[in-house]
Amino acid sequence: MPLGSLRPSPLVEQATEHLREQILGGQWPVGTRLPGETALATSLGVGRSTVREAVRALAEAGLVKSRQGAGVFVISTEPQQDFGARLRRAALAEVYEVRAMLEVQAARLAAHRRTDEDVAVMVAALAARRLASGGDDAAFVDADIALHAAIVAAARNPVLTDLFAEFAPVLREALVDLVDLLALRAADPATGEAAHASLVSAIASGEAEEAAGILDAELSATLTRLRT
Amino acid sequence: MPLGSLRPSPLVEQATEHLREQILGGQWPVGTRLPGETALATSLGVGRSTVREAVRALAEAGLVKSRQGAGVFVISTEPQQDFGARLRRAALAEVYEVRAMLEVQAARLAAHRRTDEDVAVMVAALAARRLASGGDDAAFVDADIALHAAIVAAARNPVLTDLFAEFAPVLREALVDLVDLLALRAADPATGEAAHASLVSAIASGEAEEAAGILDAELSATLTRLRT
DNA sequence: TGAAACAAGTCCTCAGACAACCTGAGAGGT
DNA sequence: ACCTCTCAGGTTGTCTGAGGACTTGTTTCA
Repeated sequence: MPLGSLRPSPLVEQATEHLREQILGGQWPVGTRLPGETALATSLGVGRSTVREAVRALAEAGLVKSRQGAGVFVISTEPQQDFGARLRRAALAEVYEVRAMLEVQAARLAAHRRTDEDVAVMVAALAARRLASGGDDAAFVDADIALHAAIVAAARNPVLTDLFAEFAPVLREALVDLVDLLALRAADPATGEAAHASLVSAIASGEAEEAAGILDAELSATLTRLRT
Repeated sequence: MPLGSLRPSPLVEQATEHLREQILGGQWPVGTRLPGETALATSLGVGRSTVREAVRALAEAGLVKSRQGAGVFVISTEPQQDFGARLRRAALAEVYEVRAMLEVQAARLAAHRRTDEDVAVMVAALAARRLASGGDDAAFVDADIALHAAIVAAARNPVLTDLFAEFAPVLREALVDLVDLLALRAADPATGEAAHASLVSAIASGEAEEAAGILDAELSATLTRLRT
């Protein structure tokens, strides 16, 4: 698993998260008036417009409400936005990292729990992926994600399956744009297929660590490419 | 199309709703690049910072995503369904299993990425947990979850932190009822504390595998109790 | 043909200015 | 003593101009 700090993010997002933590953490109870924009700006070391955008994001999230002339007030200390929405605006590398940790463990479980039907679905998805490798990017990405979804489903945990379903659309959209850049196909089409094939067969034959290892290597490689 | 010359509501909100209607109405399909800030500003008859705040609100809502240098893109044209609600309906053992796989990996990452501040927070949470072990069940569960949340936060991946936050309330509610049944305290109060303490110290000193192992053992034990 | 350099367009951030508005304190009248 | 009015200070709302950082497509050159 490649490491390294994960975030040279825009200042507005840093400011937003900083303020969000203060509110969610309970440092500023409901009804509290936040420090003024200028005060926050100097305190955070950013400009006033940056603070304004951060406050605007928190207002949209339903955490604060600003009243002209009066100030900005905390109106809720609990997150209420959908997780999927937050996923969509997160950095791809962060999403991918979590996806990888989920899926590697899922493969390990799948090796123990997969039914014959699961195996059949995976094999079919594998064939579809091979077929789609000649098609356009979108079709290939769809087929790839379908295979991975089948693997996750074989872990036989509905929560896990649901969770992966939250990730899928975000991954799909991002990967369609990146499939060439990441050399998921062009570089060495055979390895990708070979890796996926041996992954499926490892799961089918119950070799948990083998499956986890293959998938970890595959996903980690893409993740490092994603970070460059 | 200049916005109202009168000002019934702040201009930013008017602009936000105007753009939101365009997106939800389907005029701008997923993938569309919005006009530039200056173009939108003149088209809406407002200033650039007003447009920026409106876009920031839509980004927080998960409808658009801005990429520096490239533009602002539509990433969703529909409001999302709630993953948290599905979590609440799922079986506890399934939720707990996914939680375990996430957190074990999180501990591994945390050992590499934790800052000094993270360590301080974890140590404080550890002390709070020890203190709460004498209190009532709810307080103890809260303290325990707070410690685990601190560990996840130390992995420095916002997606992961958000995801754990989705799990936290579900876990809390269930564990409060089960804390005695599961013998999380009564059976052997010392081991739980010792395990958590050594977990934190392993993360603090960067021993990733050690940390992952401790946490895996701890969570797996509870999970097996949960299944009986 | 392929890679490197360039240029235009875009978002990101800051600083300053002014307007619109709210709040609390004080003056003045009842 | 109480109420009302006025006003000063502080706050958010908005606009503008400037420069930096990044992406993308084109052009140039080997």
